[in-house]
Amino acid sequence: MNLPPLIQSFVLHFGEMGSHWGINRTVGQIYALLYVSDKPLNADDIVEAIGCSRSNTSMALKELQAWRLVKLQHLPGDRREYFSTPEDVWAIFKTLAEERQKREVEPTLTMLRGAIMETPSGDAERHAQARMNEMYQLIELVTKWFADIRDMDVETLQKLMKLGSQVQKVLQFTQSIGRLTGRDSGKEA
Amino acid sequence: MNLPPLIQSFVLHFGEMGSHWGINRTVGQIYALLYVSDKPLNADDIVEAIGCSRSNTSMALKELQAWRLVKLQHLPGDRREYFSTPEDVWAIFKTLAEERQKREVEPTLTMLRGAIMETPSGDAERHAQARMNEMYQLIELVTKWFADIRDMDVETLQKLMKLGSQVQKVLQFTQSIGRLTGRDSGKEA
DNA sequence: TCAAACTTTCAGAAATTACTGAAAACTGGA
DNA sequence: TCCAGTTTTCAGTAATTTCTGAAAGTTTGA
Repeated sequence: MNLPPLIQSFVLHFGEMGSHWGINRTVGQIYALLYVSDKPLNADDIVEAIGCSRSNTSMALKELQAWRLVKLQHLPGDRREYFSTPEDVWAIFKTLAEERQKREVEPTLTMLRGAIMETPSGDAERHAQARMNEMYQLIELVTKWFADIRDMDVETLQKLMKLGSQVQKVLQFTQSIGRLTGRDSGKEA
Repeated sequence: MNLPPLIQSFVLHFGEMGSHWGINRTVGQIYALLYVSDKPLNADDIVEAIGCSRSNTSMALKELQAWRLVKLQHLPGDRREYFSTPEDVWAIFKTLAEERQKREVEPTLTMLRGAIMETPSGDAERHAQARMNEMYQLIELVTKWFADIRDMDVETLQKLMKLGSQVQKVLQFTQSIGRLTGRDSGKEA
């Protein structure tokens, strides 16, 4: 690896983090490198910077593309492929959330639905189904909500987050207004 | 493995999911088993149900305890240790969020702070620092917000989530009220 | 203090995952 | 069409992680 220490520690950290996240080290490192780079990089730039093999780089880039985390572009008069990350950190965050939703949450919900549908034979299975249903409800609520806020514009989202738990007060306030004017402030009860 | 199909598919699914999450298969399986079980289980019950070795079970339970995801208890007149998961799925969710925060987010923030403090030598490093700073700001905002909502009571949290993106309207509404009465509705601009 | 009932540790085996180099497969001009 | 430049595939190897059995450790009650 041949990088300024500042960038190297960032790249190495993301490599390590990858392991804790089921992402292989090289993929993490390459993503980190592209994230901080001030220009798009080609595969050989990456090999040079990270110190891994050309084929490993190719695999890792394919993985990152499958996650929609890197953009592929061509530079005029250069046949090589150049890679970069989106500028907007919020967009990156949203992409990550969407992909994890698709790859991990959806299959889990499908499995849970299947299990909840089965006819239980005995108390143990009845209890298990009830537990699975609790989990199902929680995941569905949280992911619907995530999808909702994911589609907000960044401005509103930041405003909401900065408001933090004070949003409670706003809600209570609005609900009393709702009661006064006879309108319901939420989708459901 | 010796379990009703209903429960077995749940247990196996969590084993697989574990891999995508940097958690080993046995740990995932044992957690799933305890989650759906209608009574606390001891290590031998788990060995019997999952079909792994006694020592592996011991390791996995230690890991789950470190994550505060299982409770250890003793049954009267029985020297063995019995394990169970908390009843409340929201509590589980919160624990998970807290532990990931502590293990993954905190170290990342520390690394970023360190890198941002360094004196850059050249444009590339200056750019890298700017990018790291963007990431730092995002992570800090999101995690502060998470900490905030984590501490809400479940009732309020569910209300908020069901409201979804409609919270925007509430915010806009409240902000115009704020303007009219000359008060600011948020912590910051 | 001993023994029985459990739990934990740990070194090595097994399984899985990551990585490499060489070869194959593209791709866009000449 | 061919060729030079480039990317991808893949079989084998290396590294890492997981799992096991045996042994050591712990705890409780007699």
